[in-house]
Amino acid sequence: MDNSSWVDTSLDLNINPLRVKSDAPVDAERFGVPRQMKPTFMFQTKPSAKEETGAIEEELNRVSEENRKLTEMLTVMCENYNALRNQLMDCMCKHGEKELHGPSKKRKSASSNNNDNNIAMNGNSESSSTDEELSKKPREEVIKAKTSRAYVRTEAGDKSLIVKDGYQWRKYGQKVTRDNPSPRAYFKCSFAPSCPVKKKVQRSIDDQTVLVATYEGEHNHPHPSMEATSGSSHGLTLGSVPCSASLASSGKTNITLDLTKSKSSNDAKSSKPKTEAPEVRQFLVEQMASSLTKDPNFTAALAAAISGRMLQQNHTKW
DNA sequence: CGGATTTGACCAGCGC
DNA sequence: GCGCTGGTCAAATCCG
Repeated sequence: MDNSSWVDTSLDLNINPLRVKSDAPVDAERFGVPRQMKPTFMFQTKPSAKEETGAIEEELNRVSEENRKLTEMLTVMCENYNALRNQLMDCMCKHGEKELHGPSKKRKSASSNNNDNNIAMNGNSESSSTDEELSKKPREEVIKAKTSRAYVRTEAGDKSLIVKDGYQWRKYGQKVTRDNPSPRAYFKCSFAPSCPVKKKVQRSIDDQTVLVATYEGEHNHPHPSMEATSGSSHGLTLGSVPCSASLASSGKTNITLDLTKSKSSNDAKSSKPKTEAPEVRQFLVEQMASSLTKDPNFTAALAAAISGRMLQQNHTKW
């Protein structure tokens, strides 16, 4: 991930794009519009300097307040996400240990139990592994090797079947399956020789930009980057809270959220768990970004912000 | 040169 | 029993 492409998450959502007139002077500089452009607009209507200053201050306060609220909302969202994730991990730990052992005889178990420990990070109902699989298989076969599934959105042009989750994988096979024209790649965890975890990665049949990664088994070693980075402060420390979210939407525009710039006085910050591997963070961040894009409220707010911004910029040119 | 990836061959489960 | 299919193996190839 390229830090240089990150933007302030305080999106400056201008929910009311019609207010461009008064917003423009305030936001122009913040959005990188050269200073010298401002006077041509600012003094167009020739209001008194006092009035104008007051209006600007008022507007600034309003925008700041909006930013603050949005930041709080995001924080709450992240906390909720964390809580759910921790619960999921607990459940997986409790149930997984018993189920893992014993050689998983292929085909009897693999496809039937994808659902029980599903990690559907997209927040979307696409988490359901194909329903026909479930209906075919008897219920008693559901419990076998621990499996989970993750969905990762990639750029449209990206044809690789690489899901970065922080672990080290060795590809040992690739196959084109019947129900999906895109090939399925098979990976084994290569970080520890004895690690039994396998991973299958295949593009979603519905959305070719989405990679479906199916994990089987449990790692019998600590997270590689967890070891490497434990106690260190390199990179971003956001724990499992995504302080930055990178979203490659439709392969063209990168919409990036950077929560690291949220208010330092934020109480939630101190309670956040620390130090998770950057790769894992990125993985989680991608999941969150994916979720956000599917949230109509978020997209509506984003659209409003963008249109507001465009109107502002148009206005500054006049 | 060693490790990772590719890819065709092979194996085993399942349905008919 | 046979064919189809998913999963794995291993030789060949690639790459740093």
